[in-house]
Parts: sequence; C-alpha cells; structure tokens
Amino acid sequence: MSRTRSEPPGKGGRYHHGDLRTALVDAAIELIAERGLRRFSLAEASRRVGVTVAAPYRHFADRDALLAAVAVRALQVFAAMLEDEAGGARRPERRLAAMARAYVRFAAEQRPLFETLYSSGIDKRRYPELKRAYEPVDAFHALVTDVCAGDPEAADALGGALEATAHGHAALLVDGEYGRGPKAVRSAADRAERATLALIEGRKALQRASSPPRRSPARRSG
Amino acid sequence: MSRTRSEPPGKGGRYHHGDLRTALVDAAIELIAERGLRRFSLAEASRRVGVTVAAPYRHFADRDALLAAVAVRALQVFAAMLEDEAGGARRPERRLAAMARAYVRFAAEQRPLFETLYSSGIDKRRYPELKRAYEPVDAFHALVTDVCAGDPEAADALGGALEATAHGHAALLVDGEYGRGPKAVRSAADRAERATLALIEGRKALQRASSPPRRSPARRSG
DNA sequence: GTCTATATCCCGATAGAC
DNA sequence: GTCTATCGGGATATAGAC
Repeated sequence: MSRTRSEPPGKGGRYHHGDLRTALVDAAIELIAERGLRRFSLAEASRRVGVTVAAPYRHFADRDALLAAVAVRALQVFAAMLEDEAGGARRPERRLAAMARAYVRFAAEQRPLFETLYSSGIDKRRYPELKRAYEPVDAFHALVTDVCAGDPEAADALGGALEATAHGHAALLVDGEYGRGPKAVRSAADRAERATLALIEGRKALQRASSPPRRSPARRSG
Repeated sequence: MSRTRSEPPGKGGRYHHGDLRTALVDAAIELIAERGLRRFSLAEASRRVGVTVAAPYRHFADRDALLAAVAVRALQVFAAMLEDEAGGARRPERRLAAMARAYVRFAAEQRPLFETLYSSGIDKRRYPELKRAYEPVDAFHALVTDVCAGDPEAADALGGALEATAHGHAALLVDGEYGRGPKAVRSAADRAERATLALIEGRKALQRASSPPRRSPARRSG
C-alpha cells in the first residue's frame, strides 16, 4: 500500500531495491501488527519485501536495530498525534488532558508501534537516533512548566505524575485490562484525561512529604 | 538454592526429576533475570535443570505455558509484597499509598516476574490458572471501596486511576525512564505514593465530565 | 507417566561471490 | 547491495526406553 517495490525478484532474479531500509521498517510494522512483537522475524520481513534474509544486514546491524528504527517511527507518529489532539485546546490544562487522551489513543490505534516502543526489550541507550527522536515529546514538558509557572520542582513532580498516569492507562489498555473493543479505548482515554485534570488540580499534594525522609530523623509532622 | 534436584544426569544417565515442573519455573525465572525475557529459551532452561529439550513438554504445552506458570508465581509474590508493605498502615488512604510503593518495588526487585506478567506477550485469557491468581490482588479494590464508602462509581473511577498510576510508575521505571540505580527506585516509589495520595484527595475531580459526551449534543458548560 | 533420542523446520548471523 | 552458502541454536513433534 504505502511501500515502493520495484519488481519482485522472481526466482533467482537479481534486483536492487529502491529503499530497502524503509521497506523493511514498513514490513516490520505490518508483521508486528499481524503476529505480535514476539513472533516477528527478520527473515519473514525480508521475504515480504522480496529480498533474501541476508540483505537486511546491509542496513541494520541486527534484528534489534530494525526494531529501533521502528521505535523511531513510533515516536514520530506519537508526536504527530500529540500535537494533533492537543491543538484544539487553548488552556495548558486542557492541552495536557488532550495529550493524555492522545497517549491512550496512540497505544490503541498504533499498537505495534506502542509495543515496539515499550515492550520490545531493545536497549534504548544503544541507539542515539532513538534518543533524538524523543525531543518532539518535550512540548509536553513545556506545557507542564507553563502550568507550574516559576516552580521547577513542582513542574518535575507534576510532569512525572502525568506521564506515568497516561502511560499506565495506555499500558493496561493494551494489556487487555479494560477489555478489548473501541468502548474500552474510549473508557481508558476518558479515565486518563480525568486523572490528568485531577492531578493538575491537586498538584500541591504531589510535593508534600508522604513518607519519612531516608536520612535525617526529621521532626516534621508525619 | 531453592531447587530440589536429586542428582545430575551426567552423560547418558537416566533419572527422574523430583519436580520438573517447579524446577523449570525456577530456572526460567533465573534465566529471564540473567538474559531478559526476549532471550529466554525453553531449551536453555531444560539444559540448566538437566533434562533434554523434549522433557518440558510433559508439563507445559509450549514455551508460553511455562511463561504463564511464571506469571502465576509472579502474582503470588506480588500479592505477598502488597500485603507486607500495606500491613503497617492503618488508614485506608495510607494503605493504598503503601500499595503503590509496593507496586513499584515489585517491579524493581522482581523485574523478571514483573516483565513476565506485563511484557511477555502471553495471552492471559488462555490460562485460567492465571485468571485465578489475580484474586489476591482484590484486597486493593476492597480498600478503594472503603475509601469511597457507599459510592461504587466513585470507587471504580478512583480504583482505575490508582492502578494505572502505580502501573505507569512501575513500567516507566523498569523501562529506564527514571534511570537505573536504587535512587531511581526510591524516587519512583515516592512519586507513585504521592500521586496516589493526591488522587485520593482529589478524587471528586475524577468523576467530573471532562469532555463532551459521545452521543447527545449535551448543553452543559464546557 | 516421565524422560531420552532424534529429526524437521525456522531463525539470526557471517563470509564470500557477483 | 544483494545473493548463495553455511553454521549454530531454538521450538516442536514423535518414537521408544524404563
């Protein structure tokens, strides 16, 4: 559909692929969608684009490197969805709530991408391109800073809570915790949005000491 | 350490394992801890226990079935940690906060179990024993109901938010989002606990309509 | 009923020819 | 850049020893 394939190699035919790298990423996403991350194989992806199993190694060091490329794609799509969904809202609180919805929707509508990003077991530290791809998501942190105007510690606390909450809803949804159909998706998105608004509203509580500090005997009430 | 092994089979030696099923589960957990979920193999587990690769199939239908057994073990450990950590607190709010800490600690200290439970890709619907193993965790829901005395809808909303938030912190921690060392674990546990308390405190906001309803034109403000 | 032995097929990865 | 050939390993299935 979206792949550019010049001509299938037939049997014993020799041919150069237009953009094997991209084609492999596309095929990988298709395959992961069909069979799940665990049953995805480099060999099958190669077959699907019409090259031998050795060909991918000119473009990717190994199977993980291909998955890392899929993860980069995932982050691009994710960033686009975030921007798209949050674009309609004016106040930062609403924008953050919309982002939480987008987070959940991304997980549901782009499940192979979401899974590759968070459950593929690739070591993200090993792929600098992947690190770079995270930057567009920083719009989120800018909004949080905005909401917590002038208090970086508050922004840190709130940002962490919002991220974790959105991620939790998305992950549990994909895990099947809320059921499967589109109803489950809407429900999870609603819950994520409300939890986001609730956390923003009650953000002061995020910075209160909630357990005794680790070192000093600390004489505060608690 | 905790495994009962009668006598290594040596070469060509023939022997019956005391409890191959349990031994395989133990070996699987060890292996997942050492190599990660993705590189875990039934063959290597078999080798480690001292049986041939075909032996496990007397006890498990396939690789996934063994992972499901690991998941059951995971839920037992998880339930024990929840109970243990929440035992010290009296008020239900504190108990729930302690549970959030336990959730994060479980993910960090029992990473192979946590990963098997949430990232192994096994279809939980296919393993009734796994469904049954979830029951001990229901102490959590009882507490939430307690906090929201008399309002089942509120309990549902709050319970979902708390679960997602705890899970989100745990998942992002395991994912490396907060760094790696023990400092990251404490930090994540603190954040999860505070978010829990904040959500309990601001739970009314979880039930407010936060986006226009799906069907009717709805003339309410917003 | 539990395990061994064995065989098939698929996958990941590498080396060298074109 | 891609193919051919090849190696090692893992998932399964089956037959047979005890």
